[in-house]
Amino acid sequence: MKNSRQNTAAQILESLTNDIIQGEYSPRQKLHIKTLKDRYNVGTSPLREALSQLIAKDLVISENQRGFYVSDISIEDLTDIYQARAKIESLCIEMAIEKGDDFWEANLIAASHRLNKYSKSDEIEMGEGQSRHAAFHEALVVGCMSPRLFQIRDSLFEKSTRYRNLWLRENVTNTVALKIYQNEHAALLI
Amino acid sequence: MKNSRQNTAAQILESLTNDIIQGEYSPRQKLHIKTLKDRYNVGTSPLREALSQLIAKDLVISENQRGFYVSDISIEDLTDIYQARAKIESLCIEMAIEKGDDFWEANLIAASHRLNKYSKSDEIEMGEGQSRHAAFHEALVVGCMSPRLFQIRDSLFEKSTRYRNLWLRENVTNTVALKIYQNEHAALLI
DNA sequence: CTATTTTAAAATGTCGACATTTTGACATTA
DNA sequence: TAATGTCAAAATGTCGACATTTTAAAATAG
Repeated sequence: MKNSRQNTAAQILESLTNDIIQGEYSPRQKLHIKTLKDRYNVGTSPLREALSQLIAKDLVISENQRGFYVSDISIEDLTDIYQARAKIESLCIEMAIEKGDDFWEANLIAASHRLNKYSKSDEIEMGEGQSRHAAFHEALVVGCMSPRLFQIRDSLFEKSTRYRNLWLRENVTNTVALKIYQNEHAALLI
Repeated sequence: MKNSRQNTAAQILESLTNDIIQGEYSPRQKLHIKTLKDRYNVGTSPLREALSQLIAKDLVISENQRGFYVSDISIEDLTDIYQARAKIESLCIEMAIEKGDDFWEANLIAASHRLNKYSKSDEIEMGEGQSRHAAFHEALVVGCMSPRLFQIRDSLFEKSTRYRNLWLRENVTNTVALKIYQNEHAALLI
C-alpha cells in the first residue's frame, strides 16, 4: 500500500505541526525547502502545501523569495495567548452550564470521578494526572455546544502547548548544560 | 514589473478568498484545478498552495484524490458563527473597557462622532452607514489589546460575511427570477 | 430491464527541471 | 578601515509532464 487514505501533504502537515508544537524547531528558525525535503522524504509540492497551511495557522511565516521561517515568540504573545485561552475557556464553561445537555452532564461526572480517583492513588506515572485534568476540562468545555468556539479553544491550546514545550526545552538544555559543566569541573578537580 | 512584492500564491489566495466570501462560488461547489488555473491564469503550485491555506481557514475542504470543494453551509453553522461572534465581540468590549488606553478612548469618541453625524444626514448613499457602524465597532473592540482575540473576531466576521452574501445572492436571484417570471407572465397576457 | 463489469476519459497529486532572486564572499574604491 | 560593487553559489517559486486514481459511459450478463 502507498497511502493509507491520506495524501503526502496531509501527512507532512501532521509531522511538521507536531515538530513545531513539540519545540523541535526553534522560533525564527529558517525552514529550508531542501533540508525539509530530505528530512521528511517528500517532494516540493506537498511540502509547500503543508507549509502553506501552517502559515494560515500562524505557526510559520513566509517572506516572498526568502523562504519559510518558524513563527517567532514573545512575552506579549505568550501572555496574550494564555489570557485569550482563559477567557475563551471560561466563556465555554459559562455556555456549557447554560446549554449543556444530559449526555454532557453524565460525561462530565464520569471525567470528574476519574480525576478524583487519580488524586488519591499516586502509583500511576506522572503525566497521567495532567492528561486526566485535560480530559476533565475538555468534558467540561465541550458542553458549550459550539463547534467554532471549541475549535478556537483547540487552536489556542495548541499554541500555548508550543510555548510550554519551548520553555521546557530551554530548561532541560540548561539543566543538561549545567550537568556537563559540573562534570567538567569535577574532572578538573581530580 | 512582474511581482509587486507578492508572490503568485498570495495573490491568488486573496482573489479566491474574496470570491468565496462574496459568494461567487456556491457551497459544496467543486473547484476544478484546471478551471481555476484558466480563470486566474496561474500554474498548479501556487494555486494548490492558496487552496491549502483556504483549507486551514475552513473555507475549502479537500478529499484525497477527489479534489477541492467550497465549504458547505448549514443553519447550525450559521447560528454557531453568529453566536460565537457575539460572544467574542462582547468579550472584547468587556476587556476594552477594562484595558483600553487613552488613545483607544480618543479614537472611539471620534468614531462615535462620525457615526452620530451620519445618522442625522440621510443624503449619503446606503452602505456608508453600515461601513461607519462597522468602523465604530472596530474602534470599540480594538481596545481589548489582544491581537489573538481580534484575529479570532476577524475570522468569524469573515465567515459571517460569507453567509450574509450568500443569503443576499439567494434573495437577489430570487427577486430577479420573480421579475422574469412576472415579465413572462405579463407578456403572455398581452 | 436492472445490475455488474469493462473501458476510456478526465482529474488529481507528485515529481523534477528551470528561470529568477537572494545571499555571502571577494575585490575595488574612497 | 569602511563602504560599495561584482559575481558565483545557493535557494526560492513556478511550470509542465507523468503516473495513479476517480468518474462516467458503454458493454455484458443475469
